[in-house]
Amino acid sequence: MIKKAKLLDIAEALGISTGTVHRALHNHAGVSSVTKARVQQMAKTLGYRPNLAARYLSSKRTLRVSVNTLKGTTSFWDEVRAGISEEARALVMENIEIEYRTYPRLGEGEEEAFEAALKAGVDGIITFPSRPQSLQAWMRRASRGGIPVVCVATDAPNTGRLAVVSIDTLASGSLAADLMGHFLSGEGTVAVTLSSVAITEHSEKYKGFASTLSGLYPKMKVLEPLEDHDIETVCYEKSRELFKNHPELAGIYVTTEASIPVLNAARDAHVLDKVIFITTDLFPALVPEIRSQAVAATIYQRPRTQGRRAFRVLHEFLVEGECPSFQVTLAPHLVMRGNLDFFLQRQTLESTPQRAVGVPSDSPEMIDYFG
Amino acid sequence: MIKKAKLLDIAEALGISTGTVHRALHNHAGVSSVTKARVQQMAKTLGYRPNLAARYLSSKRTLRVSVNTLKGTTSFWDEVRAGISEEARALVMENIEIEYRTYPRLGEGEEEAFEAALKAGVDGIITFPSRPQSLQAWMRRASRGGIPVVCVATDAPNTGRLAVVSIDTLASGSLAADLMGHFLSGEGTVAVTLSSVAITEHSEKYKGFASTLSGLYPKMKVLEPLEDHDIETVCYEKSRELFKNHPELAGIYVTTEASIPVLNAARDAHVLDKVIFITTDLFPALVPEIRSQAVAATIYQRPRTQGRRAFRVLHEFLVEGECPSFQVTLAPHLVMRGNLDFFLQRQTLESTPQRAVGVPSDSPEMIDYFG
DNA sequence: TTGAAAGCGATACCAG
DNA sequence: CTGGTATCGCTTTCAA
Repeated sequence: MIKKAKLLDIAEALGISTGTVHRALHNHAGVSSVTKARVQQMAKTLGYRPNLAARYLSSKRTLRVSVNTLKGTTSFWDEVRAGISEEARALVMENIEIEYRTYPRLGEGEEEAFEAALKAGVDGIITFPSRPQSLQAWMRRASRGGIPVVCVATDAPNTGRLAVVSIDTLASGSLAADLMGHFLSGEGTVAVTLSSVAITEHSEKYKGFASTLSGLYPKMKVLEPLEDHDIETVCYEKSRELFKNHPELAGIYVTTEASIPVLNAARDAHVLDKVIFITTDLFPALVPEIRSQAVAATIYQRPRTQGRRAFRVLHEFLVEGECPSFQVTLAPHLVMRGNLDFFLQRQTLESTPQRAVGVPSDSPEMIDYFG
Repeated sequence: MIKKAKLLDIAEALGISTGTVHRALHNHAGVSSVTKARVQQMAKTLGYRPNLAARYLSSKRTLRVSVNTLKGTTSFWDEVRAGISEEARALVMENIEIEYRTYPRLGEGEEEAFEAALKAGVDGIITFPSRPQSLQAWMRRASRGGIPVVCVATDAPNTGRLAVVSIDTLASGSLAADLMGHFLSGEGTVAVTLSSVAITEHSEKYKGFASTLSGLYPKMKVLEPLEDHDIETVCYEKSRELFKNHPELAGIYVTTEASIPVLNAARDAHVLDKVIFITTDLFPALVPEIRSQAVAATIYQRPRTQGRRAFRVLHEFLVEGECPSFQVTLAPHLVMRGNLDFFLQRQTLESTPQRAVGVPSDSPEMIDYFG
């Protein structure tokens, strides 16, 4: 291994001082464009990589990141935030401040939150772009200003965002389809519910589901997706209608968190035990439905891990100036009655993280179920 | 936030020098037991936490860790090692050297490898204890000597090991059982194969499977586990016997990587399409079996993630003197025909990790499927 | 626009 | 046994 170049090396090579080199490399004001160019060139040829420890040690600056997410309607966003602060806490370098900005519902107040973060002069933003379109202008502005933005759960295309952390939606849909096919022995009509086909995340799940089903189980039939537009009553009513119009329905895949209204509709229509349910996410109200076999399986989207990874990517960029990956796509977990308890147990334990000092005894205690 | 105490603070509080404080805190020779006690007491009351950046900057020591695993019989251990070096590379602090020691088969040469690592004076060990019993003496010796040991994939109880990283075996078995129950509509006789009931990992999978099956699907019946003792021919022969003696067999859960011999036996016995297969792990030979529906589902044990987490735990302990968790238990991933391609695609991509500098364009490229 | 120098907190060595 | 001090590589301020 070649000894790595430091600021002094490039300063001496150029016959200048380390102060100038530093300013040149950081595009600070007060450096002639010629020396700046010479420095940057020399840094490249010497393969200069900053020593993060030294930087941290001498720097008094503290990084500020804004986390813009949905107010905890369900536990999903609470888990995402928990993952973020968990990862931040675990960080060796503790010069990081996290500001949480939340908005009450999809598309409501997220522009304001983003603007506020920008105005506050944060160094980076983690956001859930519930309405990518409306956020686009703000995100472009951030990226033009050199503020990295990481999207969680959903992507916001053409926004110059640094990275996106999400579940593989196509795979989620495909897994749901394959399971459904198996559960129904390859026959029957199935439905899919989603918020809106306009949302990439949802339409991809539908696409994955439909294409896998038609590919692997040609005898099965998928209905047109049911759009609930994130409104519970709409979801319930449309579901009732679905069950009335399609008495032959054998299965349904709910791609969003909105599975309870569908389940209630099925119950009220007395078709609950005739229809195989595959749902999404895991939250308290869903637990009894899984226990009672009303829901055969749910696709868990690992919100805590999404939060952890989002923070890691952003932090790595802020500290090293490198982006480990533009897209972190996680495989979803499958939760059924059989392994449900293991996930719940984990969720409980997770609220009281345990750390130990020194070489511990033989008593395992922490289960990283959601990892 | 209270300003954190540093060496100088505790030195001044005691009217001594930082050098003495340093030696006292590190149990270095040449400190009177009284001052050592005073220092340690004061450190505690001041809540002293060492500044890792400063330590790294001033220390010329490089950490050496030995990774003792099975030579790549299948891709499993290659993936584990890949995860380890991946995580090591990503580390900000780069004063780490990894030495890989491998052994050809289970229980063969692992004591020697462990002894060699100890003799070489490494600072920590990550190991797969294929024969926990035989390794026990060595591991205790390591822990007595203050050398932290992290187990991957399998635990080695009562060895003073620092931590264990593994898949939740009970949950794996339970998930397999619930799937099996669904696939078979709650009826039929099923079998389980494993290496040996003496191996905790395997017997737990069996236990999870059996208890979940009897709990959720009382009409189903589980046969006594079939032990193959890690010998392919034994596995094949016993499987043939099984199929002959139990023509009513409807499903089989293979808890180990040894699914190919079982599949071949089923094929040769002409029962392949009458038996639902749920297997473990994912490797090239299994791919066509999943594609052809011979295998309904496989439980993927995320070797890469296991490697990553094992390294993280060990590193954190070496650097911070803290163990983040004694037990990292991961939820397995379920792979079926529907989502198989997504996992394979990931495996390909993973061999050529991509990093980018600066704010990248809108072209997602990396899929962290195995995360 | 540039240079010089004072830290940051821990380690390691040399004197006493 | 203990104190003093140079050192690690970078940031930041003060002079020039």
